[in-house]
Amino acid sequence: MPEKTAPLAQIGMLRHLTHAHWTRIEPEFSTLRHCAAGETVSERGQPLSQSLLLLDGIVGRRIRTGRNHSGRHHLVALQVPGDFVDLHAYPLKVLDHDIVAITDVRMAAVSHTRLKAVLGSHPELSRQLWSLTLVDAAIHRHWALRNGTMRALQRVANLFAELVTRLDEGHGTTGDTYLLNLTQPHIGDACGLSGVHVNRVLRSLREANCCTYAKGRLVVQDRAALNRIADFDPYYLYLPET
Amino acid sequence: MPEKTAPLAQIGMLRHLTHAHWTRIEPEFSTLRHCAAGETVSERGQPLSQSLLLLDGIVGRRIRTGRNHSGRHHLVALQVPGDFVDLHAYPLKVLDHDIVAITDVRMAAVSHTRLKAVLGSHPELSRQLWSLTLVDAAIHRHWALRNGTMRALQRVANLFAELVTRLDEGHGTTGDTYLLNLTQPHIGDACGLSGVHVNRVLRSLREANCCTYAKGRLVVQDRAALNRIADFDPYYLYLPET
DNA sequence: ATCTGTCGTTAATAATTGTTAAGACGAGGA
DNA sequence: TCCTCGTCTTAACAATTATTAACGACAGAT
Repeated sequence: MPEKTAPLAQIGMLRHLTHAHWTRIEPEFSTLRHCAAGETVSERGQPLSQSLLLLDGIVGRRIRTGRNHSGRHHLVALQVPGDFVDLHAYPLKVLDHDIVAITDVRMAAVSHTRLKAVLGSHPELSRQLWSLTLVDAAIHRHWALRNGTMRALQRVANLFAELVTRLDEGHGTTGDTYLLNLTQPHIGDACGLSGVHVNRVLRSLREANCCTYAKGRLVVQDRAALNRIADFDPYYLYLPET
Repeated sequence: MPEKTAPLAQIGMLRHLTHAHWTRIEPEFSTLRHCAAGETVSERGQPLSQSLLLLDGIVGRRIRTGRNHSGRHHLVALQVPGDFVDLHAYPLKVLDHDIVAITDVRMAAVSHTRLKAVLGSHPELSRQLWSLTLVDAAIHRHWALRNGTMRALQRVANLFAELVTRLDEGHGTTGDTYLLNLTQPHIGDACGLSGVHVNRVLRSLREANCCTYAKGRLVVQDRAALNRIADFDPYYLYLPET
């Protein structure tokens, strides 16, 4: 028998769900899962029987390229608290990418069996969960856009702008310090840059008094400047109107 | 009363639907829509009350960047016959990007009202449609990967490899000539390259006897070479097992 | 305590790609 | 017919970014 978790808060993108629907699905999350930074949460091709909701920390979607996937890593998405990390495994049964913990993370799990039982009689809840994955898709499109159209400085600034916006949305506050725990090579993997060039870009952002990234921690000194350098428009995030 | 269309074939990604579910939803497509190459099918922010299924031709998802969106265009996705172009508008109500016809296209429409009625009593069909949008999301992730990790030659080759695979999947055959109707700047918009550099890349592919792109038409001379140059692994397309 | 590996930093160099400009070509209109 | 427009093509040049290398700092392992 799985242990019962404490009630979960309706944070971040979960606010796309109406409160009534949230209270309907929240009790179905019956187990907690912890992963330490660097651990693999799930692997490409592995059949999944449950989906995970991220409560705390950051996870990344990673794809390995090259012959027999032995080459470089690349980060194609980052998830923040309130995101489902695995929800697409419910309809698709299997994922085409790895999921790795960037920071230490805490997640809540719901089995696909129970999900199916609930969704079968709640089409509107189905539609709301579907929406969550569609917002992820919109974010993926933006990552393609970022890597396709922006120069290095703007790319990194834009990634930071997106992440702080999404992290703020999770907490419901606006902060100025964020623990991302990404190494400079990680940022390069996400933005399509070499680690060396990420280092140059971070120095530029620091010298522009825009933001400082050190030891996995992002400190935003001038958010307006960050958004300007990033040409950041959060429309694609489909943030719930407050 | 909308005109009734002729029965639609279950092509391309629609084969993710079981035949039983397809026959359930197929009659709901009650109107046809045609667009000429270059026309805008729907615009960012415009509320949509129906979704479109692509029957013939190619459409692109386009995002404008820069202050007040007056800058460059970028293509973040291309859809081929058998794809829904608009299905995410059903849960999301509104799109964050424009949809433009690349070639002349023919589409079938289903109203969200009827979709809601059908899906409300068919949770398994809901899940299958959800899957279709999740495959699109996987393709988006691959586009981010392509623009982030690959050099120009590989990027264009990879885009071509993806498109011919998806177009073949639509027709159920393997061909060697494909009408894409993309200009060289279009390809640049999709791959994050300048039009001039696309021209250089196309010459390389031609001189390698790999494939020839001219007048909007792609002729694949050596598919193995194309897939090799592209480092192409179609796993992410979640092709239905045949 | 020492070794080992990863990360961060910087510089020098090389490769890739963007920009600008100009001419060729073809389609379609006056 | 001639003109115009958009696309394709190429060249020359400039800007961006990757690569390699070297070194210091640090953490974990033995």
